[in-house]
Formats: sequence, structure tokens, C-alpha cells
Amino acid sequence: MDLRQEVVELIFRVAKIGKLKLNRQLAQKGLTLPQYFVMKMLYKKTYEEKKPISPADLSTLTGISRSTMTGIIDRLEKNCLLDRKQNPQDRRSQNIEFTEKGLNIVQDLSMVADEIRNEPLKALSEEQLLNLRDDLILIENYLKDHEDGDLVYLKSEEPGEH
Amino acid sequence: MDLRQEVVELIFRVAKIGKLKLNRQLAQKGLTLPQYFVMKMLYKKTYEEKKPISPADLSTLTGISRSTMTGIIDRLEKNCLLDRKQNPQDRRSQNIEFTEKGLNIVQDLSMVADEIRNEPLKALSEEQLLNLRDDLILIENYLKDHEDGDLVYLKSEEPGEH
DNA sequence: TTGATATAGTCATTGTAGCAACTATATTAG
DNA sequence: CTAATATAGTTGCTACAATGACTATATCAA
Repeated sequence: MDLRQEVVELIFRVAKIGKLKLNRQLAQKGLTLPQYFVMKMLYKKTYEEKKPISPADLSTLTGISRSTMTGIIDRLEKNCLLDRKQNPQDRRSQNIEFTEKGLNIVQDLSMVADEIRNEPLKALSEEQLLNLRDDLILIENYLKDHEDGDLVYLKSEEPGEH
Repeated sequence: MDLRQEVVELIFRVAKIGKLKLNRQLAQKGLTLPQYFVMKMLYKKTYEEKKPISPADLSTLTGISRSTMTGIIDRLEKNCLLDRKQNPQDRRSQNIEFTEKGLNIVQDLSMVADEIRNEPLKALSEEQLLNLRDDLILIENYLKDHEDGDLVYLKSEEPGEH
């Protein structure tokens, strides 16, 4: 099989299986992976860097779209893990803050969840990890640099069809 | 930052950005990435290997769950790209077959869609690709070998809560 | 100041995606 | 042969996830 194709499929497959396993683990705590991801980012910014944070900030930081973020925050708020407060400086904007319960959970989890998440990489040496990182960064940069454009191939021949 | 954590996040991020871009490309043809993935697998099995194929087969081959596959086939069938036929040997089972239109589209696309998909790997040398593949295979095998189990950390302290 | 433009959050819509439960059928064990 | 078990497909449910449209604000330019 074509080598590049094999690598692309491997990246997709590893990401998918990894996510599935993490989701199953976190489900025992009543969280999903995206929810945990958001909680962790919120913790990092508001507690380690002491900066108030908005849904839009979280969206940029995590790469999750604004509309998806609305839903994730909805569910976290419904489970009383965080609160939405009005931003007094900008009436369009909100500050997201932990509740007592949410803070406890994220502190509880951050010790072990990342360890579980990173565990599958134990199979690799330091050197392999460094190479792997550099290769992935190359791919990521390619994807970002070619942020759409030049994709002449798939121009639809039948635009009005549906 | 921790190196392993960085690599994990890179894998997730690269997979996510890559999928997003592919989805936007395929949208011009009225398809989604999972839909194209299923069509391609169907083509490979029924046309290159001349084997009839069921939804359950497609599910195993693609790693998409059976219930999700139901929905994907629903939508492809609604768009008249394939048909469900009864399997005469097993009345529980179906054979999935292309329509004329579906066959045309998958043949049309297979030339270029994979090329677009693999393009971001052009930044890497043959040697880098080989290393990358081997590293990813190690990770995948770790994930598969540890198919749940030994994840003592996250045992819920409050199992009745929801 | 006012008009154009940009940003923040939400909502509707469509399409995954997995789990659990269910029906129908097949297979296997006793 | 019958009862237990397994498999195929579907459905209901919850939760992402992106796009596009919309409202409310903020900002910037003329």
C-alpha cells in the first residue's frame, strides 16, 4: 500500500481509538473528553495564569468552534461545574468561572487523566518522541499554511445538484 | 511542556484539522468524509475484490460502529448513491451495492481525493515517513493491547451520582 | 455622530459517533 | 429438537462538531 496513505490512516486511527478510550475512562467521572479538555484549559488560564476567560477565548485555545463551545458550557453549567458571569467591561462577553465542585473535580482529575492520556507513548523512546513531534509539526504547518485555496481538483461540475 | 503530552495533542490536532479540511473539500461534491470513506471501502471490496458486503462488514472494515453505519448508509441511500439488497443466504443481513450514480462518483473521486488527503505528507522524506509509520504502529498496538482494564485511577468514588 | 464593520454568544440544521435496548434470525449446546 | 447464545440491523438517547444566520454590542472611519 502507498506509504503516505498508510500514515494518514494511522494518524486518524490512533486519534480515534485514543479518544474512544479516554472518553470511556472519563465517563466514570461523568465527563466527556471535550468537557475535560475545556475544564483543563479553564483551570490553566484562570488559576495558573489568573486571567478571566470567555467562551470565545476557550474556543480559540481549544480549537473547538464557538457554537460547539456553547453546548459544552451549557452541559458543564447544568452539572454545576462552572458558571457564566457577565463581563462588566464588555456586555457581549462572559467570564467563565469554576464552581467549588468543578474546581475540585478538575484538580482531582488533572493528576491522573493526563497520565492515562499519555500512557500509550511509553512504548517510544525519548528520541522517537522527538522525531515524532517534529514530523507532526511539519504536517500541522503544512495544513495551516495551505488554509484552503489551490484545491482545484474537486470543483463541482454540477453545482446546482441536490 | 511535557514531551509526551505535546505529541498526544499534536496527533489529535493534526487529525482534527486534516478531517476538517477534507470535509470542506468533499462538501463540494455533496459528500462527507465518513461517507466517502464508506464508499471507497465498498468500491474496494465489491469491485476490486468482487465480494458482496454487508453493513456489519463495512463497520468492521472502517472502525465505524454499527449504529453509526446505519445512519451513513441511510443518507447515502437517500442521495441515491447505493442500495440495500436482501442477502438471500442470511435473512438478517443485507448486501450494499452501488447505484450507477454512486459508482460514477466514487470512480471520479478516487483519483484525486486520496491525493488531497495525502498531500500534507509531502513535507516529509521517505525515511521520516517510515519512522513515523513505525512509531504510530507502536502506539496503536499499545492502545489495542491494553483494550481497557488496568485503569485503576479513575474508579468513581460516587457511582450513584448523575 | 453616524454608518460600516467586526466580534460575542446563541440557535437551527445536518451529520457523525457510541451505548444500550430491541427484533429478527442464525447457530450452537445439551 | 429445543433452549441458550450469538449476530445483523435498527432505534432512542446523549453529546459533539461545523456552518450559517441572527441579535446585541463594540469599534472604527468618515
